[in-house]
Amino acid sequence: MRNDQLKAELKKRNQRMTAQRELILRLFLEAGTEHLSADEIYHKVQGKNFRISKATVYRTIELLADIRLLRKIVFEDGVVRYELVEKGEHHHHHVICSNCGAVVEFHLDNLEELEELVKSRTGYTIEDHQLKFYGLCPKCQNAMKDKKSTSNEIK
Amino acid sequence: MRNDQLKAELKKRNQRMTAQRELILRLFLEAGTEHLSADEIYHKVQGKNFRISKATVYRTIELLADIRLLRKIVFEDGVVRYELVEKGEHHHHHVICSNCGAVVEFHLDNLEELEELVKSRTGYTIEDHQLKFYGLCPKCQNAMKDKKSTSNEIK
DNA sequence: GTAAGTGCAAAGGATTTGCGAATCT
DNA sequence: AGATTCGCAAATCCTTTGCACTTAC
Repeated sequence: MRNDQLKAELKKRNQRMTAQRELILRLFLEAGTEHLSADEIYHKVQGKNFRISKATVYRTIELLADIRLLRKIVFEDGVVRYELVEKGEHHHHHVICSNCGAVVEFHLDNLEELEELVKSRTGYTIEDHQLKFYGLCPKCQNAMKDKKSTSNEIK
Repeated sequence: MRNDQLKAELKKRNQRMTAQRELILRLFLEAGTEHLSADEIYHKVQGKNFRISKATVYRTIELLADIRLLRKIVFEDGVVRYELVEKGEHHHHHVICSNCGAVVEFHLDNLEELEELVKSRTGYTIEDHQLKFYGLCPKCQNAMKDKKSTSNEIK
């Protein structure tokens, strides 16, 4: 299905379906909810006894993002990542641990109405929004607690 | 005031107040609502007949962010920027033009209650959140319209 | 057959790091 | 004086680009 969408869009642009493009799209489909960086894709490919150059990885994810099969996401750690765009799905947002970077998703619908408000207040046409929460995941909360009780070290 | 906060925190850490640190903090105070990258800070300094190396700019903004005088912000263009943290101020969010990158701020308070919800659903302790809207600014909307009416070119 | 896509290696750009010189206390 | 900070240049890391070779259509 996603594959057909890709093929159709490529045809429209006079571009070609290649094994590399198919594989990278598949990796995102398999990754499900994961957010992958170019480097992670590159390494996942190595495991599939198939070689794709880094340049192609970069070119391909850019293509997939252009077609809107992928969405670019940058957390405050500055690493560029991509995730599958779930068509017609409820918007999901990210909860990120500021200590270890663990990411959890959070579903929330009623932000769409906010887009209207933003539109009327700013004059921008709003196409998308991203909401991110930063804090400590349960694991890191415990780790901090332990540290505090066993020593007086700061930092 | 912000200056004193910086001095106090530095003392606590056995670190020193220097002209470089003072100037960079001042630039952020003067910039007001602007979001500045390391490079922008670096160039602003040149205009002040004072020389600060890029390394120091990077080290200083990291320090200021550590102390929580600055907040790191990364828009989807991947450029790392920083903004002043306004203590106790209403949360503001960003509306970003996906064509030209123009950023407008948008004030909104009632998202704090959401943090509670996230906390109970995920187990994370939430310290901060960031909401970003992506769309076309009025200028780019017009530019697109003009383009369409004068030619049939796509893209 | 021919335009589009790929791999490779080089180029770019942003950020970090090592180190001797300068500066604050 | 002694520790911290700075500037500089080199090193890293991530991403993009030029070009000859390969492949999809």
